[in-house]
Amino acid sequence: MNERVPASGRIRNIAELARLAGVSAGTVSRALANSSLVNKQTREKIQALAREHGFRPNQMAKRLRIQQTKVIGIVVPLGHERRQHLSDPFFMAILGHLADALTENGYDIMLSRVIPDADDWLERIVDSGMLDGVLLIGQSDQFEAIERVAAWYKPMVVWGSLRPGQVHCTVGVDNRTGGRLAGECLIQAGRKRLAFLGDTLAPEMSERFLGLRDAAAAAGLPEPAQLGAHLASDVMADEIAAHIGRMGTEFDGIAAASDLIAMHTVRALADHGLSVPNQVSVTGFDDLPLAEQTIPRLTTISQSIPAGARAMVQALFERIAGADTESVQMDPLLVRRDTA
Amino acid sequence: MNERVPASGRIRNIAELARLAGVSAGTVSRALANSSLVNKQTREKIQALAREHGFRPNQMAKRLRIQQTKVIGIVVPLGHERRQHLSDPFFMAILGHLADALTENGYDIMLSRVIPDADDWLERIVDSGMLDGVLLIGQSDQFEAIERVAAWYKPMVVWGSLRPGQVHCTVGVDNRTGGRLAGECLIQAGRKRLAFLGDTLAPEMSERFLGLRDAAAAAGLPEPAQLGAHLASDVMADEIAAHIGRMGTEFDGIAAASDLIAMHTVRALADHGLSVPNQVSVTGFDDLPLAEQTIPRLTTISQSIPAGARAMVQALFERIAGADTESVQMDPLLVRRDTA
DNA sequence: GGGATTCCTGCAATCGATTGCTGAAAACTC
DNA sequence: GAGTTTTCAGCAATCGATTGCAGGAATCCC
Repeated sequence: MNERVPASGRIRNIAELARLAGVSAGTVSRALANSSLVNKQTREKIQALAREHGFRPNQMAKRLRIQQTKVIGIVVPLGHERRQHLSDPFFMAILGHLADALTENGYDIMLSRVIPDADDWLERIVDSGMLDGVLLIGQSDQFEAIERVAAWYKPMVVWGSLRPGQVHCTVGVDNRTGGRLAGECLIQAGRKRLAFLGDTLAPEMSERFLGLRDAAAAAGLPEPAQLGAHLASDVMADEIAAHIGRMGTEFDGIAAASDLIAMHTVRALADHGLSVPNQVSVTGFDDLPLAEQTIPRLTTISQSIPAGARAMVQALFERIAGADTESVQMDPLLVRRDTA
Repeated sequence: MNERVPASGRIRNIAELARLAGVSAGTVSRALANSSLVNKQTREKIQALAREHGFRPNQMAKRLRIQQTKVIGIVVPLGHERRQHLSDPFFMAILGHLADALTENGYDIMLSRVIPDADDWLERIVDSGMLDGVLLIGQSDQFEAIERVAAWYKPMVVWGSLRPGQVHCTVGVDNRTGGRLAGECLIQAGRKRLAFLGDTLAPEMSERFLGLRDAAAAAGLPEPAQLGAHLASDVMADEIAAHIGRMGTEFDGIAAASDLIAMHTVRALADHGLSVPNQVSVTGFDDLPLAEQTIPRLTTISQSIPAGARAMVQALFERIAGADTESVQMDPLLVRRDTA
């Protein structure tokens, strides 16, 4: 716009820009915030100068002063599952929706994958002063730690199961009902020898198993077996293959703890010459996008991940604003496809 | 430990703890950093006091002072693909490995999903003062913007294609060779009417198509068709189904731009009564974990995501330390499974 | 023209830590 | 016991912004 080049290097802070503009730092700060407290002409001059030099105020300093970070932490506790990592498809699916909702509201996202070795892992995150709020994906086996922190730290919402009397705010599906739906579906398909495939250390998972047991009991069937399978995908495939190899045709109805486990199960069964759903029925849990894309397509319990993510973010915002929110328990839905 | 309860509420900062301990703020800071500059007894007393009150120093203030954030930004530019979101499985797969490598080195991760509406989107991220470095996943159609920033901002590494003479440091696979491998595989399977399925706006993708063309030309086949398909999973399925419906048996060899597209393609073909690989051969690209779990399992081009993630993180650390790093181009590998 | 408003701008405190410098007290040397 | 060295705590500056308050200049009103 004008030809005198100030020749200086990059502008590092508001004070340098102020010197260049011949005003005080305070005025620059206000000008960049487009405050009507500063004269329109000076304001525009300063803004132009900032643009010209590619200057942007330091967010760290701003946030320290403002006492608001506009950052939400998304945390996956991996207490019972040290080898799982962020590539878990359920986590990824919900993360996508959370990210959409948060970025639309001007928040940034800080990601932590935590292996709770120290017992104050959650305190450490929450107390770091870097976060306006925390979203926890899954309770893992850290129920106590979560309760402890929730007692004094409000802006936190957890994806997981609702237990009577708990302090922390959860959003999730009624896992027990979900497990029951899966069981009923298997039973309707004429299956009588049921098994649950997946670890039950996390409350969500154990409730799914309980639901399956409810269904079996209601139908007068023997108690379903519970077969452990880690969620870490690198060992999971082998574990499942081993289970299937060992059990042969001992079970004819398998309720998997997740879609991923179900996918591996179907594949392992196929490798053993067992056809799904002709000889064995399988149900998943989650209804991930990929459940519809496998061949055969998975029959599964839908968690409505987009709705869940929206509910989490909304509850979190209300809590940041100081409100107290109730937990949300959504209804699971049986999606009948090809595997049961 | 002792029964006099100081009764005060939460300790908010180092100064309050200092008053409580009867020392100065500087001493507290040093004590909590376990500096040998403070007497062992005072040090331990202060640490005990901090533990007792659950005090943890504010990271924002620390980072402002230290001028180091220990935060790496992971950014997905979605220039050509407004509806894609973070749940893209390739992104998720690499994110998992990046997160592992970064957290092991004491870095936190800030996630941004950016739709480049303003043309200074990358400047804004890089200049925010919140990040020690940036990892970009995919070049999208933002090659120019990336080059512009790379000219002055060193600590940035990009997943994508290497173009001759480019400034920014990329890590990626040789996409053209990858495309050629896919083509050769289809041709070896006796396919003669080839098509590429996927958008070619991003350089990675267009090079894959060029590789396929190379293979066709070398075999004396006509130029393969290029069929657009968005990467956003919600519209992708429909688009692919429409393509398959329209083209019928016009093509017998399909090189998909990604595993996800390949999965949808196989399913759409099955819906139209076309058997893979008997009537049509299909190849994927990426070799995601799920490529091995589908039925039939995907024949695909492996990108070695874990190795790629490690290379990105290593290059980034070197750049943060001030070194200049070369781009890394890994060799793609054909993984023959069941679809071609 | 005098008094009351309005409009801007600058000063300086503040957010919460870290760290170089200074110097008092303790420990050591001879 | 005087002089030297070591140990350790405090002071105050600093990182880079934001913002309440004060007050000078300009405008308005009668």
